[in-house]
Amino acid sequence: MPFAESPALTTIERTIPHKARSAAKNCTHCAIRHICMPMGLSDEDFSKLDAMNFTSFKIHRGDALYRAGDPFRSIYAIKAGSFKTVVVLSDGREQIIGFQLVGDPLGMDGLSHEHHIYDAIALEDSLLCMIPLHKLEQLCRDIKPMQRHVYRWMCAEIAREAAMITLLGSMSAEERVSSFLLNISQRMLARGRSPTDLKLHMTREEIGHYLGLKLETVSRTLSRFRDEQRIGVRGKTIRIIDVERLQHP
Amino acid sequence: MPFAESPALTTIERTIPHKARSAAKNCTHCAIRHICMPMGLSDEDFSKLDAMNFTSFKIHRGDALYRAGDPFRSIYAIKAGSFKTVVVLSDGREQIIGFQLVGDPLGMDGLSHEHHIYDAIALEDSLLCMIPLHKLEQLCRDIKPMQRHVYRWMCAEIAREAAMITLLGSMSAEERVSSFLLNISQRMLARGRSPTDLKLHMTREEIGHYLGLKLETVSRTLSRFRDEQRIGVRGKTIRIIDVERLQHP
DNA sequence: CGCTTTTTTGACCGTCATCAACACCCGTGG
DNA sequence: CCACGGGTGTTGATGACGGTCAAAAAAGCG
Repeated sequence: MPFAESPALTTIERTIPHKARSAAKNCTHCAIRHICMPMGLSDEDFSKLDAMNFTSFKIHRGDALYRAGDPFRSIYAIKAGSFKTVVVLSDGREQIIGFQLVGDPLGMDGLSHEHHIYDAIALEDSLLCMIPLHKLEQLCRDIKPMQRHVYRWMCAEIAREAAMITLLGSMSAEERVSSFLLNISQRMLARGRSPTDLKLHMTREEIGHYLGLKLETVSRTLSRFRDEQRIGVRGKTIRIIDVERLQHP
Repeated sequence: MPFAESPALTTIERTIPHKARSAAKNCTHCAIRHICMPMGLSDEDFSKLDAMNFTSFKIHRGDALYRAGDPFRSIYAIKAGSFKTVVVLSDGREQIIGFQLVGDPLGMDGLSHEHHIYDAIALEDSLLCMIPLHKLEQLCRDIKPMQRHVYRWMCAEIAREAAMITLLGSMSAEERVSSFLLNISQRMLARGRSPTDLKLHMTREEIGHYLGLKLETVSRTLSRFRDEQRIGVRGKTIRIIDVERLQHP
């Protein structure tokens, strides 16, 4: 009963029916261990990880894993699927802060604040591994590289957001869209998937909310890239044809 | 000799003449201790801090404290003055990621990477307190709240950058400039300075590079605010007259 | 004081937003 | 199975906001 000691429930705790939760296969054999855990762990370290017996669970397309203001209690690793993290302004405008893919950590906004600062919404039916705060802290004490790994996660997030600020502050619509495609492509490559045949699980509007553009501008830019033979477009499926001319206008 | 053990020098190590360095007054009596250190430290904790004997030094307007790519070796607290952190793109465009004021920490980009990811440039003659990595790690071990305080710094940076993404991705020029002024105002208030009479040490061009606008747009927007009696403008000195109508267009 | 840098202001232009119409895709239910 | 409907995507026409180019005024700085 992982939630027995805590009174308030996060969004996901209210949402996920108990039977959807299940003990994870151990970390040793997890497909995403090389992404979510530090490099070069010893067998002993892995047995400590396995002993943690992390819970995993499904979540449906469109559902919120947590929302801004929810109490922070856990971080998550995406075992399958993808997410968006979003800030919704008081007047309804929404800004997407990031898209998270398989293997990415989720929920670190709110580490050391008591509350999350974004909404995290599933872009497709997804599978999550839950790492409650107290287990994470235990790991940081027991496994030396783990502490540093958490720093790395946070630092990487700072660097990623800085890159996003640079994109939003100084790039044209065309540069934004090509950066976006190349970024997804690279991340797919890092996951052993095709870097040229992309299935985008977000709508044009969501891409726009991410890139600081309107959906029509996103659509038009993609069409222009298609006309120029830089990419192929069929709905949410995009094929990258000419990486060179995507990188250098 | 704080740098004796390390071969490569950072920008500041090459730049600052040795005589400009001096042992700091102890932390117990430091004017910015309530900003840069955790709340509620015991007398014992403070004596540990004092024993660290941090070095402090001056830096001149326009000089780089460090540049992107420099090896990370230390974080800094601003004892007097102000800084900008900047990303310079390959084609020369520059994006300012943040402005740091008195009491703000500096240099955490690069914590856990080996290298800094921004340039940090002094906006005016400034005074810094240097906290080398090994002393910081020592403090995190010895003083319990310190570890959590470092997390807080990093988390705060993630949240600040997310707010910046929201500003750049979804706000008009007018909203960006008023957000900027109100932000500086609040931070001055938190430092016990006047929240209405602001001395901006950055140029209009730098404000533009921060807000994703051209300098002419910044200037025009300030002039419009002046014409509408929301602020007073005399060069880099700005007086906030009508906070209400800056917050709500 | 004189020179450079910064700031302001004007006129004009381009990119992207807005509004609108239509095509498309996909799941749903008849 | 196909028809239907709503969400999604494409494309066009038009315009506003902010960028660009230019020149003069103001403020720093040696």
